[in-house]
Amino acid sequence: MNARTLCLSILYDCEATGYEIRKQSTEGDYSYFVHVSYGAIYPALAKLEQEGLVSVRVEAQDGKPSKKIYSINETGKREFLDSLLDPIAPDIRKSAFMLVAHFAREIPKDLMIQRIEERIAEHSQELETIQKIGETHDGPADSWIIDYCCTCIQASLHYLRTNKEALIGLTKSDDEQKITPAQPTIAAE
Amino acid sequence: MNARTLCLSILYDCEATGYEIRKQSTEGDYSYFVHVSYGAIYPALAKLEQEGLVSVRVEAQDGKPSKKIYSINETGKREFLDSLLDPIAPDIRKSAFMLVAHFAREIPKDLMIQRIEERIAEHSQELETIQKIGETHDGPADSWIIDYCCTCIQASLHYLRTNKEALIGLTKSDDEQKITPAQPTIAAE
DNA sequence: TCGCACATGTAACGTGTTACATGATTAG
DNA sequence: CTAATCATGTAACACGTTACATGTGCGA
Repeated sequence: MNARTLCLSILYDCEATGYEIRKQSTEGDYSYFVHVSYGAIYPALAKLEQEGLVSVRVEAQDGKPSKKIYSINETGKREFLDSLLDPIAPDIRKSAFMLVAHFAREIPKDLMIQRIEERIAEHSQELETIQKIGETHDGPADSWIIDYCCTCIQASLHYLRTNKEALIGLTKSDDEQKITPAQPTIAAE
Repeated sequence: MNARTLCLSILYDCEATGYEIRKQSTEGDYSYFVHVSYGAIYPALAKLEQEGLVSVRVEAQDGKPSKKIYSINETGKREFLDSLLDPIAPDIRKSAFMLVAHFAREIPKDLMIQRIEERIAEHSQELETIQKIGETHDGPADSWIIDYCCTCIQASLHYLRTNKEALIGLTKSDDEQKITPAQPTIAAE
């Protein structure tokens, strides 16, 4: 999904500013399937306006800078809906963690532990965020998506917790700290 | 992970040509965490040679075009290993399916069914591919990764199979085909 | 004979990130 | 006083994809 589609999809449901769209994509409802920055959103919005798919209304605020509130029009809705019917690309994943895991034999044990705990912490954090979103607003489709995401993250989390020792066991042990059973507690959960 | 790192990581374990590296990244061992095309790999390889991290040997073949076989040297190994110790970015996911699911209310029922079955088929395919890789070659780290990936994909697959009806129930029913219990079989599994 | 697998490479193009510029208010 | 939040926008840069150019041998 590109910046253009992101804008259209958020505007489909309600008016928004560029600032708000970015927030949704990075911290809000959309954050589990897209991350887009200002540098992509503002130009996309400007182009959508040029093309006549959305309209703008400027709202002055005292103290804060004035907002440009974008609304989608019928043409915009139609184009967006049409694009929803297009064939979709398979999910894209990019994981630096997997590369580190692949080279476990070359990673110092302590660093491997750190990377795993970081990943566990990230996942836990993500779970919390998503569940919080699920509590606030609840279209049935969003509930479905949230549930789906949670299921996947939980499976990942469970695997990591159950099998982390195996991966740690594959690391380079420069010292002879090898079979120490004590488990360090780096990231709280 | 970028093209440069991909090249270095594959060359770390064995010599390879650009053609082979691309294949590994798209169909082979690395395909579950990166996808890179020729247009990125050939320039990356050329640059690595310029910088003196890898060396090339040209091998003529009759019939087929001649190969440029790249090997990593000590400098290359050191740089790669160093980069493995750098902090890693969290995983990136991009999912067009999630957007479609989010807008279930605007998607015709039949199309939604198709999209879900496509996704199930994709996942099943991916599982097979990964498991085949697991059978051929088996470093312990690769086994761990493969097992991890399978666990995650299976969780996703299980959720889809169990909850697809709920999502289909949220679609736009232009016809009054609403509670028809017959499930079409589009994608074989 | 058609097209695929092998094999390398480049150029145009798309798309996005980072960092900067600007500026007031508010919470710590 | 400092940092963050609100708010918009641009330019430089990074990075990658797609499509093309080129050419042979083999299997259907």
